[in-house]
Order: sequence, then C-alpha cells, then structure tokens
Amino acid sequence: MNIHSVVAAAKHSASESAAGRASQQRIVVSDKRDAIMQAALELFVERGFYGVAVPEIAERAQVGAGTIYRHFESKEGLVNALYREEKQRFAQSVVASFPAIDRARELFRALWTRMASFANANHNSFVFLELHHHAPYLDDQSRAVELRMIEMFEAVITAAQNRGELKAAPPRLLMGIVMGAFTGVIRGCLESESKADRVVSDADWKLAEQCVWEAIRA
Amino acid sequence: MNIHSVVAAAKHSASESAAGRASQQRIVVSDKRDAIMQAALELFVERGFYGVAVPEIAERAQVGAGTIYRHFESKEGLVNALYREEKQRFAQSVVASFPAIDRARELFRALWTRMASFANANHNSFVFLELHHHAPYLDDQSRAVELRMIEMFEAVITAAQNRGELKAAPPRLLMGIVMGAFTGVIRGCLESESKADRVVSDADWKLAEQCVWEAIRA
Amino acid sequence: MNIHSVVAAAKHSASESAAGRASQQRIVVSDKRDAIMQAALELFVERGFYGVAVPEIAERAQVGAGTIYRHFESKEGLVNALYREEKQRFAQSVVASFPAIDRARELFRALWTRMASFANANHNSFVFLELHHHAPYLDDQSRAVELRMIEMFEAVITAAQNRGELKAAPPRLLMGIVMGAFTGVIRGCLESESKADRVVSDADWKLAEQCVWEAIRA
Amino acid sequence: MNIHSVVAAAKHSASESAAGRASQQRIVVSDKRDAIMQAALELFVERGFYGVAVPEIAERAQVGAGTIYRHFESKEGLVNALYREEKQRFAQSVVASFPAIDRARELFRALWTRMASFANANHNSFVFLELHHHAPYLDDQSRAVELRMIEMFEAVITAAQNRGELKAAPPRLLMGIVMGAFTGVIRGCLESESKADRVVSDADWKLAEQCVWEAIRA
DNA sequence: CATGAATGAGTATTCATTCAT
DNA sequence: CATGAATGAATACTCATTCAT
Repeated sequence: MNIHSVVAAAKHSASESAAGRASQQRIVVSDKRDAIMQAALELFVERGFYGVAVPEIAERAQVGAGTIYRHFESKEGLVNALYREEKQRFAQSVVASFPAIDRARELFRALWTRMASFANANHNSFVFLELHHHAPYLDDQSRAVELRMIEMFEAVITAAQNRGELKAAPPRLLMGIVMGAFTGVIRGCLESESKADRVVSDADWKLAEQCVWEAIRA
Repeated sequence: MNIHSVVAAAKHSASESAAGRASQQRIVVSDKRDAIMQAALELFVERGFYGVAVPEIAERAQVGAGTIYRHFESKEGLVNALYREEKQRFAQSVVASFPAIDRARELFRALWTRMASFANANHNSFVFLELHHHAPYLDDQSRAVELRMIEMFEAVITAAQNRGELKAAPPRLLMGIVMGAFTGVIRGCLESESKADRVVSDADWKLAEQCVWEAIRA
Repeated sequence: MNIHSVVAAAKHSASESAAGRASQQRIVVSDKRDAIMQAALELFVERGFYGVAVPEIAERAQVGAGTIYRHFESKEGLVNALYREEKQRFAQSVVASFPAIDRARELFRALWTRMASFANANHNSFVFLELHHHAPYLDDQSRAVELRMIEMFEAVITAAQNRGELKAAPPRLLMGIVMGAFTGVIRGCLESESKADRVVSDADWKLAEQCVWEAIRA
Repeated sequence: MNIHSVVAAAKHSASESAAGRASQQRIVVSDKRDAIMQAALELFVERGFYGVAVPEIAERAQVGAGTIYRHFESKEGLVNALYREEKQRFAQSVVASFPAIDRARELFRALWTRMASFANANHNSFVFLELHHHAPYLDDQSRAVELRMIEMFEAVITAAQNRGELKAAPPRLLMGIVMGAFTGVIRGCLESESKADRVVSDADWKLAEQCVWEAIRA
C-alpha cells in the first residue's frame, strides 16, 4: 500500500458519500440545513456540545427551533452529522488532487501544506474536529470515519519506514507527534490573537514543517 | 533569565499559593474537600464540565450535595479551583528539585521526562488540563496561572536560542510543537488501549523525546 | 308521547342534520374527509384525544397534514364532528325502521338488539362515543346531540312506567342501569379477547338482555 | 373458594402493601407526596392524563415542578402510583370488615352498599379508576392490581351460581352487568348535577340495588 | 459544619397550525 | 384544492443552588 492507493481510497470514499447524499437527498440539502450546520459549528466550537442550547443554534441559524428536528433526529444526531461531514471535508481537502510523489520528504510537505491550508481556511472546522476527538456522544459511524483516516495515515507511514525514510518508531507514535505538533502550532501561534483572523502565517507553517520533518525523518 | 531563575520562580509561585491557601483555609482543607476534588476530576474527564451534575459529584465524593457549596462558591468555582490546583501540581512536578543544567539537550530531556512521569502518574489530571485549556468558564485567575507557565517556558526557550542551541523560530511555535507533540504521543499511543492502565511505556517516551528534540534543536 | 313519535323525531333529527350538511358541503364530503374521519376514529380510540398528533392522523389517512385543516377548523373541530356524526349514526341505527310496538318488553328487546348490532358492527364507534362521553373539548352542539338522545329515551321510559310496565324509579336511574349494563357487558365479555374481532356473541347479548330486562321490569 | 376466603385474601393483599409501604417509605410518605397525589387525581379526572401538564399538577399541589420528580419517576409513574393506590383503597373499602354472610342476596347488598359508600365519599377516585380502566400508560403491575380484583369477584359469582342463587351466565357477563350498571347509575343520576356535591342519594342507591339484584338473581 | 429535600429556571423535544408552492 | 416544510409555544424533565434541620 502506498500513498497513491490511499489517496485513491480516500477520494473514492469521499466522493462516494457525496454522491450518495446527492442522490438520496438532493432536495433535502436545503439552505436551512446548511445554516443550522454552520451555526452549530460555530457555537460548539465556542462553548462545547453541552454548553450550547438547541434553541440558540436555531436562533443563530435564523430558523425556528422545531426546524432543527426536521433535519436532524436530535442534538446528538446533529453533532454526529457535523462531525462526519467536517471530517470528510478535511479528508477530501487533504487528499484531493494529490500529486504523485513517492519520496517521503515531498509527501510530508504536501500533506502538511494541505492540512495547513484547510486549517487556515476552516479554522472552526479544525477546532471542532479536534475538540470532539473522543466525545462520548459520537456514535460508532462517526468513530469509524475517524478510524479510517488514522489507518490511512498509518499505512503511509509504515510504507515510508520500510523504505528507510522515516525513523523506526511505532507508526502511532510518529502520527501522534505529527498531528499533535500540528495542533500545537495552531494553539501556540493563535493563543493570544484576536478572534477575527485565526490564521497562522505561511512563514510559520513553513518553519513548523521543517521542524516536524526533522522529528520524524530517519 | 535562565532555567534556574525560572525554576525558582515556579517554586515560589507554587509555594506562595499553597501558603496563601494554607493561611486562609488551613482548616477547610478537609478530606471532604479532597474527596470532592477527586470526584470532580474523574467526572469532568469522563464527560466534561457541562456533562456532569453537581449532585453526581457529591454522590461520587460520598458527601451531601450542599456540602460542595461549603467548599466552593459554585460549580464554576469548583472547576476553577480544580484547574488551578492541578496546573500547579503539574508545574510543581516538572520544576521541583530541578537539576542545575544549562545545556538545552539535557534541559529538554529533564523537562520531557518529568512531564512524562506526571502524565503517566496522573493521567486524569493531564487530560483534565488538556480538555480545559480554553474553556469559557475558566476565570482570569485560572488563565493567569496558565499564562505564567507559558511565559516561563518561553523564557527558557529564548535563552537557549540565544545560546544557539535551538532553532531560530518564534518561541511560541517551538513550544506549540513540543507541547502538542507531547499530547499527541499520549493520544496516539493510548487511543486503542484498555482504560485500565492509561500509561505510555518508558521506551515510547524515550523514542518520542529523541524525535521531538530533533524537531527543535538548532 | 310514545315510542313512535320519538322514533319519528329521531329520524327527523338525523335526516335534518344530514340534509344540512349535504346542502352546505355536498362537495366537501370527499373521500379524503372520510379517510380523515376513519383514521381519527381509530387513533382516538387507541390513545385518546390528547394522545394523538394531527400529523399522525394525516399519515394514517394518507393525506397531507394541511389537508385536515381544509375539512375541519381545528383538532377540536375534528373530534366534535366525529362525535356528532358517530352519535347520529348510532341514533339512526337504533331507531331507523323501528317496528310499531307498544309493549315495553318487545320495545326493550328491539332497542337492545339494535344497540347490540351497532356495537358489534361498529366497535370503534361505540368505544369512541363511550370514551368521549363528557370530554371537556366537546362543544355545546355536541353535548346537545347527546342530550336530545337522553331525553328521547327518558320519554319512552316514562311512558312505559305510566303503563305500569317498568319499575317506578327515576327514569335517569333506569336508563343509567340499562346503558351502564350494556357497556359493562361489552367490557366484561371483551376484556381478555384478542383485538381482532371485538364482538360479543349473540348468545351473550341475548342472555344479557334477559337479565337487564328483569332489572327494570315492573 | 367462598366470599370469606376472598375477603381474607383482599384484606391480606391490601394490608400487605400498606405495611410494605410503611416499612420502606414511612418517611417518604410526606404531605408533599399526598398533595401531589390529590392534585393529580383532581386534574386527571377533569381533563385526562394527556390533558394535564405536569407543572399544572405542581401548581395545584402548591409545590415546585421539580418536587414531583423527587416522589415519582415520571408522569407515567405518577398515574400508575395513583391508580394502584386508589384501586387498593377501593378494594380495601369494599372488603374491609366484611360481615360473614353466605347468602348471595345479603352478600350482594353488602357489596353494593360498600361500593356506593366509597363512590359517594370518593367521587373523584371512582371516576378516575373508571376512566383509566384500560389506559395504555398503565404498567403491568397496575394491570395486575385490576386483574386480581376481577378474579376475586368472579370467584364469588361462580360460588353463588353453584349454589343456584344466581343466573347461569358467564361470570364475566354478570359482573359486567353489575359493575356497568353501578357506573351507569352514577352517570345517570349525576349527569346534570352541580359539581359541588357529586352524590347519589341513599334512596336511589337502594332502588338501584333492588333492580340490579333482579338482573342477576336466579 | 453537613445534609438532602425542595425549588424553578432552563433544556431538549413535540405538535397544532400556517402558508408558499 | 392539496401539500408538507416551517414554526414557536408548550411539554416533560433536569439540575445548580438554597436553606431548614
């Protein structure tokens, strides 16, 4: 298994679900639903799942409270839908139109850059996914989405290790370092920033990429 | 400013607040209070601040619900006290009886090892501090405790950079990488483990330390 | 006043209202309306007025929720219409083509038999009328329909008492015994039956008729 | 099985549960609980289970809405407790200190009189039990309480039939006639009365008793 | 000091009704 | 005429907090 098959799989999985949704619910995917999702995303990031009242989501989304229950089975159903769709969007962003590279150095740079682009462009989504990493109200399907991604990355890491390009350490450990450092960079650089433009500068991302590469390279 | 003054400051700060508490509430620090703190820590880690009911904390602590309000002003008062005391315990663990070293390599290893010891021995505390990083119900004093720690580390980093031992990058960025990677290692290694012994092996900690050192060394 | 004038009055009253409806809404009496009435009858019997949601009635009737409001002013309007029409159907069934008898024994047998036929053929209707006997959401017109029937029966009873054929007791009391016993027979005999065929056997009806006649005969 | 063993059984069953409650919840049976039960009884009689809002019960009982949930698990738990306790009170009233008679005539008069006393003294209780006869929210235990009573009466009827004192008809049918007529008398006599004194006169009860006895006697 | 019964404001969710299509 | 998506008031129930004991 190399990065290309992984990328292909991810693309397939993403487009599959997108297609599935389109065919089943082309009409259901209303702007109301989108407004609810958007409002929920913002509020959950601000105050967490239990910290947000459903009518508050409705108000921010400019819909009636009851409308939420026409689109989602429950508050839990809403977070789960949000989690799955954002995770998919993230996966999609990272692997879509991925260049055909085999050298780990380039591969890592490409992945990091894409993740950085996504995090910069979708700060809320990224924080949301981070916060809800292991929330007790996520259902099995949502957890499965997460698991699939982890396995994808693990496969890439193992392959690169076999080629002697990465340090010989448990893939989970390397992945933890990379993903943790990525999140840490965002936290570290944005801690004191104004809420307006939650963006890490390209220069900082580039520096960080250099550092983290050295952490994992052979 | 070097690590020793920082260590001294941290020790002072910790003992200061301990003393402050002691003088004000030496008698209040009953075993009931400890039981409440312990119960709250466990439950907040399991289900988050809003996910836990005060009477539930009382039940787990084997005290009456009203008793909690003799020791803490409110539920928010309780999390804040918990946050401050656990953060202090963490700081204390990391800097207490710190060896007199100046070389960044040794310094880093010592810090990492102490952090690892704390995280292994106090998994709940570590996760709690992580989860409540930027919770909206933390008050200014709690945030100040956090801030002081960050500044401490920043100072150490800057000093080491000045000696040419660390990469030239914004201290916040390096700190983000280190702290993020540290958390990432715990997540990555424990993701699939049984809940019984939430412990990362010494070998993994050592490997990770090597990796992360390479990320930041000059 | 004898039974024949009563029968005549009842027939008149029934046809009057039927005609009234016909002239006002001959076109409105669509099969949709009937489907709604039928669905509502079933559901109200199963779970009571407040236990049934309007959209649920719509679903069972295979119409849109809004359609109900083209035929009835409100949920209350719907029960009231249902109550009045079922009550009328009951009255009609009992007195329609009533034989010209004057002896109370025959009269009673005829009434009882007709009521039994109706109850067997329209179990839901009967239970519905019974359950909604004094519901607070019945309006004055619905109550008047009920009242008129009671007065009819009272007149017959008084007449028979004057001829010395029935016991000398307040007509209301005798009527209470008869109607109560009638309902009691249904309850007693069907309590444990399967839901499939809610029917009291002819033999039981006959036995019960004998018993109840003895309760009221002079 | 004769009436005396039945009476004994009923007394035992009643006192058993009373004793059970006393030992388990002597302290729990507060005046708040009683106030809630009383308020719920009145309101459920007025508008039915689904027609009454929980906060309304709280208001009438002069307690906080939350207090209801300290005494009952849910609204359903409340009706079920009410049903069971009122049914038990009814059974107790009817069979307590029952005279040792064997002749069906006396037996019937004694039962009827006691039922009448109960219904006159506890009009709401009686109507409540009648209305909730077969409500879908009654749990199995509540239904069992009802069933036990029916079986008791059936046994008495069968015994009297065997002695040739009652008509040869299915016991369920005779019981349906008697209980139905009893309810019918109340309905018939009180239909138009003021709400103040929902009482059937002793004379009417006596007349009705005569009538109904003739319905079932051999 | 400690308690836990009581409270009522606040929560998620349902449902009668409307109205744009 | 018929529809069903949308609504928000109303419902059952929870929970942080108080206070009499």
